[in-house]
Amino acid sequence: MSTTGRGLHGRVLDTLGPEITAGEYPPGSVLRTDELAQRFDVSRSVMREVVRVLESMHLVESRRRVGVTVLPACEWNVYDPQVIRWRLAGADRPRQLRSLTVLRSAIEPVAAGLAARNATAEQCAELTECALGMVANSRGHKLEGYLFHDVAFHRVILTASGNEMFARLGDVVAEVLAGRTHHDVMFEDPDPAAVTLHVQLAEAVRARDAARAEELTREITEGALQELDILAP
Amino acid sequence: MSTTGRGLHGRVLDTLGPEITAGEYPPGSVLRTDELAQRFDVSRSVMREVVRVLESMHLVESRRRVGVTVLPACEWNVYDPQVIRWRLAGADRPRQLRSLTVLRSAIEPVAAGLAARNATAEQCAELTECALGMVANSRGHKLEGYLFHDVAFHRVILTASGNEMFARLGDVVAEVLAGRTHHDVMFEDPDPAAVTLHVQLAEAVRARDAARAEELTREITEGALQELDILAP
DNA sequence: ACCGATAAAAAGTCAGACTTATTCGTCACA
DNA sequence: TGTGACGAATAAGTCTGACTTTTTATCGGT
Repeated sequence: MSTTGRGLHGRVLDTLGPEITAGEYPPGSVLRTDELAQRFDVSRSVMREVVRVLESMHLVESRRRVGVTVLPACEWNVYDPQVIRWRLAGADRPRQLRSLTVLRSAIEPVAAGLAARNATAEQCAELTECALGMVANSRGHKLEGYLFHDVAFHRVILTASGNEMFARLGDVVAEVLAGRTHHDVMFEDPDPAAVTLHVQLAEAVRARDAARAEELTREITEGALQELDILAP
Repeated sequence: MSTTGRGLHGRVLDTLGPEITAGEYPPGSVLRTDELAQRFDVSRSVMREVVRVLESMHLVESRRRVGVTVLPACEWNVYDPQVIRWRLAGADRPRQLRSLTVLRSAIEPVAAGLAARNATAEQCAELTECALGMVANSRGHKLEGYLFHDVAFHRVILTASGNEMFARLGDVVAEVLAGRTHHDVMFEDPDPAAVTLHVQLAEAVRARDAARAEELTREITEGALQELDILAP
């Protein structure tokens, strides 16, 4: 699921970007555009465009007479979906997953509260549909089906909140949930308690009970955090 | 305080970027690299680099034989500091400010709770220092001094949380606070209650009282939200 | 009305020449 | 010996023009 896709530019970016986020070049390292162009066997024009994009992500800084300097991780645009994907694919995946799960635990309860106030009838319907889909796939090792509905559920919540900043975290949540299912251990069926919470949350939103929606989501994200603690204590 | 700064590339970006985020080109509009290059009187190389950066922000999409298509706002990387700055400088500043304040209300309480657990002794000291600075500037129309310490205070909280996703929101919070002081109405001195809350928060973090820190921060952000409701009901 | 060949359009890529800013080393001077 | 100014080296920045590739629209044939 690589977004960058076509073009020489994209292919170079998909190699160099992950290398940087993986920390292969320590902060302060200096790269030269010409050398990079040679290494990737592309023209300087293409290489310059790549560097410009990396610069806009604050992964590097380009200065005359000095070269392309790799910036420390604290400078990176860690909310850039591309950067998130690169880091999730790299070595510090666990730390990244942890950061994002904590972020979820802050955002989603508030988003759910807002969703309970703002969700349209259609969104409420989607929500219950997703919850039912989760129930239907909660037993018998149908993990993929479960994941699909789980992702859709949280996307609807975030969108229905009516806050664009929340809505745009849908992809991040999708990555985190997918990561849990695919990479990390999850041999057995999902926790029945979590499934129930989702069903109740759908009900709470439909009933316009903001406080309850918020509390239920807090329990869901709390579960996600505990899951991480069990995996890496 | 424009970050992009030097170079033809940066100047073009600082013109075209805000135009797009301001909605001057409706979603689906098609721009042509050559025409843009003519308009800004730069070479195609420079223009291509600008387009590439805009593309990495998901503001536009470049396709062969079609041109550079402006994407709908729901696709934009709204967490990109550059995009945030452009939007805050544009027409839908109020909506943006509202979104960001809601975001704060979700993030900061959790961050404060974590800060109470993780803050170093040094960070605790900085916190009280900032709080004292706020007190000292809370009367007599010393708004700039107050803002300075307010921004520093919230930065320390976010950093001390130990979560990089939270820490990187420091700039966003700074923009929001600065916006409130500079653009929006704030003739009088800041609310004394808010000042007190900050002092208490510094104490709570030093005392490692996570629950109290979280609750106090919730009151602070709640106040920020109410302020917005008063300004634009 | 449908389908395939063809032509046009715009981005993508490349190569090379030239410009400009920055840094570093050197040399003269205090 | 230290310091500051000057100059050379360097790597990014910019421009130009030619060529390639992909996609779309048009046109002609069935």
